[in-house]
Amino acid sequence: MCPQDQIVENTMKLEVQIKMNETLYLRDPEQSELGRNIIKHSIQLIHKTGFESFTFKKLAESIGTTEAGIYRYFENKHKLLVYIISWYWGWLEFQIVYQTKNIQDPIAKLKQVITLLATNVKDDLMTSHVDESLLHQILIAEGSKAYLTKHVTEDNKQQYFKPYKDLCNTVGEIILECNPKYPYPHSLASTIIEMAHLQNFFMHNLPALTDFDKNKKEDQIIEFLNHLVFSSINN
Amino acid sequence: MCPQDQIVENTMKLEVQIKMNETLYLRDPEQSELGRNIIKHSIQLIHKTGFESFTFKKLAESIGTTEAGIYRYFENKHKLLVYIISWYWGWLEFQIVYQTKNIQDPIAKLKQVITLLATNVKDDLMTSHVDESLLHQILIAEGSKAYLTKHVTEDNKQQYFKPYKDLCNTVGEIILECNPKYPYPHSLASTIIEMAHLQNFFMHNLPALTDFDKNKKEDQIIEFLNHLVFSSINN
DNA sequence: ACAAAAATAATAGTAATACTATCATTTGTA
DNA sequence: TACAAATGATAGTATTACTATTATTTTTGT
Repeated sequence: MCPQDQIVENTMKLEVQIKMNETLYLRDPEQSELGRNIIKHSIQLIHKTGFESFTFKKLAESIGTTEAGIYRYFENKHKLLVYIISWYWGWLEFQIVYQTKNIQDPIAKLKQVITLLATNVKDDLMTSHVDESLLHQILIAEGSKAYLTKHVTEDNKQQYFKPYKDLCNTVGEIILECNPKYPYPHSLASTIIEMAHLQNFFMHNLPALTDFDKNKKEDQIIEFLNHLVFSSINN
Repeated sequence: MCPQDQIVENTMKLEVQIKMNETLYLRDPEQSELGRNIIKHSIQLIHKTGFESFTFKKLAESIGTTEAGIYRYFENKHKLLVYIISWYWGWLEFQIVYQTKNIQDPIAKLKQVITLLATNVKDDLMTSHVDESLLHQILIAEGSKAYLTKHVTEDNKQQYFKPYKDLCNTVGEIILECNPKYPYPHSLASTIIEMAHLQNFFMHNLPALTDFDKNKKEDQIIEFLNHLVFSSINN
């Protein structure tokens, strides 16, 4: 065992592992250097060029491997997108559970969730090959492309969207803690999650669709979502 | 002048004309039979196959013309998508203005707007080459792909999203009529518009993200949006 | 320490996509 | 009727989205 392996093994122990759906990949990208490079560089490349112009050939070039090499890990670029997006939802669910577990008041808890959903995160050093800040921006611009397809039903049967649904459930349960009689916990949860991203996209790219000033960052989005959510929960 | 031309001319006089951004096309599709066929068949084909697998070659085949023929009207399939989506927003704005102009009470007006946004419309016979019902379903599944691109800023400078922004403004103004002090009229308007579509998509394809039963159609979505909107406006 | 197995690299090839170009023919219009 | 404009037919290119083959390197089990 060479010194480098030692380092890798030591860091591994500290790293957060997000359990991924095994049908999303052909070979587990977490288990090899090349696999982790595929994840790392695909996040950078999708962020830089957008999902439409992202190709396995460009990805292979940026890693220094070949197109065929990528295909051994992922069947196609859509599954790779779903993979990194699922990873994000899993990671975010962990963040939410972790960062709200000591909050007793469900209202304070829900406020914290909204803040976590709408805030552009810092890169989490616990996950060395994933830049969560870039990933958050990918979610804003490309997130809905994971499910807005003609094969959403088959993908759903394969459980590709389980991390998203789990998150939606978690948020829905906190909503019910605030008001057990609120009739639309899941729809309100998916509304918060989607709008945290979409209002951010609009603020930066189509500001006429919002009332926010992009210089003030995400604070106004959080205020808007808080107003929206607590008005309807308490009604 | 042959009898067919006569019919076309007569119907034209009754038809609603939506003014379109001229930089979206190379040749105005409203002005020729081939152009109108491009619009008609692209709506059918995008609805049937989804935007990702939609190609100009397939479109040409379904019309009975050639790929090069389509390219004389539209530079690429993205501009064609933006065209039909803009057309829809323009048409919907017309519907909203028309169907609320006799309503005095702003609350009743806003309720009517929400219903129009969330209800799957019937094919409007005033626009012979456009099936609004299919178009509504395209908006649900593909609408956000019009702006979720790396070139959204340039597209916005070309005013491609003006019909959407105009609609958002119209809805925002009705919101302010209900409560002139409501601080987020545009964000709430874009939230209603987007969620009217997204909750519909979720209800049919990812029901765990909603609290709705697809057998009950759009009624529950309308109730949810009404509850959401009027809770926050009256708070 | 070594053989077997697994992973990767290098290369080639195919069908489809997203265009562009050319030229002949048809159709609308002054 | 002549001219321009629109359409049809055909061809061609670069890129994309894969699949296949074989050689080489790395990992691993004993």
